[in-house]
Amino acid sequence: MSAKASRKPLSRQRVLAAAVVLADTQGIQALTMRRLAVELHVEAMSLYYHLRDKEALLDGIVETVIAEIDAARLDTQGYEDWRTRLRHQFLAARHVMLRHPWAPGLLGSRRTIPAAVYTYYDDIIGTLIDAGFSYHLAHRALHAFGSLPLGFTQEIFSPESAGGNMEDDAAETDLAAAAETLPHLTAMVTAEVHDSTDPTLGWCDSQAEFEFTLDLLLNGLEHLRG
Amino acid sequence: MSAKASRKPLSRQRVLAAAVVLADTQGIQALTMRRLAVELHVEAMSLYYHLRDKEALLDGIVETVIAEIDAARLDTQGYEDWRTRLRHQFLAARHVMLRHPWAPGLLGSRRTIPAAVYTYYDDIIGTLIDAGFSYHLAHRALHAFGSLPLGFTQEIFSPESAGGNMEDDAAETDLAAAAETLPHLTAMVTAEVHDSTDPTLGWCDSQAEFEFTLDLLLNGLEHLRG
DNA sequence: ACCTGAACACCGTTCAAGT
DNA sequence: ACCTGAACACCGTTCAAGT
Repeated sequence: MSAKASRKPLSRQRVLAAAVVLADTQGIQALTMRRLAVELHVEAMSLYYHLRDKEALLDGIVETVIAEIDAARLDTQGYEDWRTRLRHQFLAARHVMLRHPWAPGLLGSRRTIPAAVYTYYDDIIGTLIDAGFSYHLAHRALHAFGSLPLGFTQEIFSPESAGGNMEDDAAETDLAAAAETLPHLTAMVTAEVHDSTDPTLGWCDSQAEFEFTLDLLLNGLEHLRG
Repeated sequence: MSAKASRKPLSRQRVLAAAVVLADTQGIQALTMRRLAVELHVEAMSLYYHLRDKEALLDGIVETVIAEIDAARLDTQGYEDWRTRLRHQFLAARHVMLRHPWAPGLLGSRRTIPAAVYTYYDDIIGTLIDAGFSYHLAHRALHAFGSLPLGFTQEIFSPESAGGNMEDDAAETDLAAAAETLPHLTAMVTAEVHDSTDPTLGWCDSQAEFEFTLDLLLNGLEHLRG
């Protein structure tokens, strides 16, 4: 019954779970490879057997949180009205994010977006389309929601991070593959690119989205103003 | 005319300006004390004469950007309608932030907020109050604006960063001093704290703000839906 | 298959010392 | 007053080596 014998073998899942706990309790700046190794009673270099590098670790814990949100989303099926449905989804996401305050900021600074984020947004678009939204208004709505679905913004101010990775070689094959798993999202992108005046700049006109959101809020507030 | 003779003496301003340029061109992760020193043709340790530590450097460049936004704000005086006024202010801020894409994320992760941010928000509140808003609705409006005024959110998901620093010893004297320079902000806080059911938790009920913003957007979109 | 030790390049920072 | 050199603790990471 030595201390050595009590160690379970490491695994990607166990490392990621420990990383999330460490970030939750000590803050994201405390999440270093070496401190994480100490937490797992292992040498720092052992982590590299399960994760390629620290970027992979950060990608992993972001995916973990998104998976939590996705699990919570399943409980919100079965609301018929689009507003109450999205309301419950966003509040569920917020609830998860409150347990991982570092997650929105980390998600916003990541350059690769986990696949689960896309399915999450695909589901939102589906809800809007079913409620009679045009693809264009659904697109605008996504931008207007801003940080509400996942707690981070950033795309409003940095156009290149939103839809700018279309210049990759594999972009078209990605789109073809995405059409099956993300039907609403691909349909929306296709519809919007078709209408776009300058599709080479990506399909998001950030300035226009910004102003749409702005006016939506300003007009809504003007209406509430006594 | 040696290389040594061509060096102007360092100063806090010159260091901060170089830091902003470095962050703009190479990204915020490239902004290290040592690389910044190289850029200024100086040893890394020289920077510590002008700035206490790296935190002070980051605070400094955030303040620099906010000052840029504040300068742009002066051009938007003289719009009478509250909506066009705020519209121009937020668009001017966005314009500045687009030149410093790292700024919103950095601002959101800082724990000390530059004074200029408070005056910026005080001005917004003043605009709303002059337009007939109650302090309560103005407060809600600020939360609803979210990332639009400065490009970052974060307070929506992390309640403690918004108005939680009231437990400091100097909080009351701060408030007294703030009453002169930030009349609208202090009046709003006073009014809201008075109405608050549990003022010990801070004066922001994040859950309520979140739901207000959510419903404002959902109702606005419902109205636009054909 | 899974883990480790030694080593390297890079950080922020202190402190005594130079001009 | 302003800058530097040497040194320290800490970081991510490689690579050859252990079991």
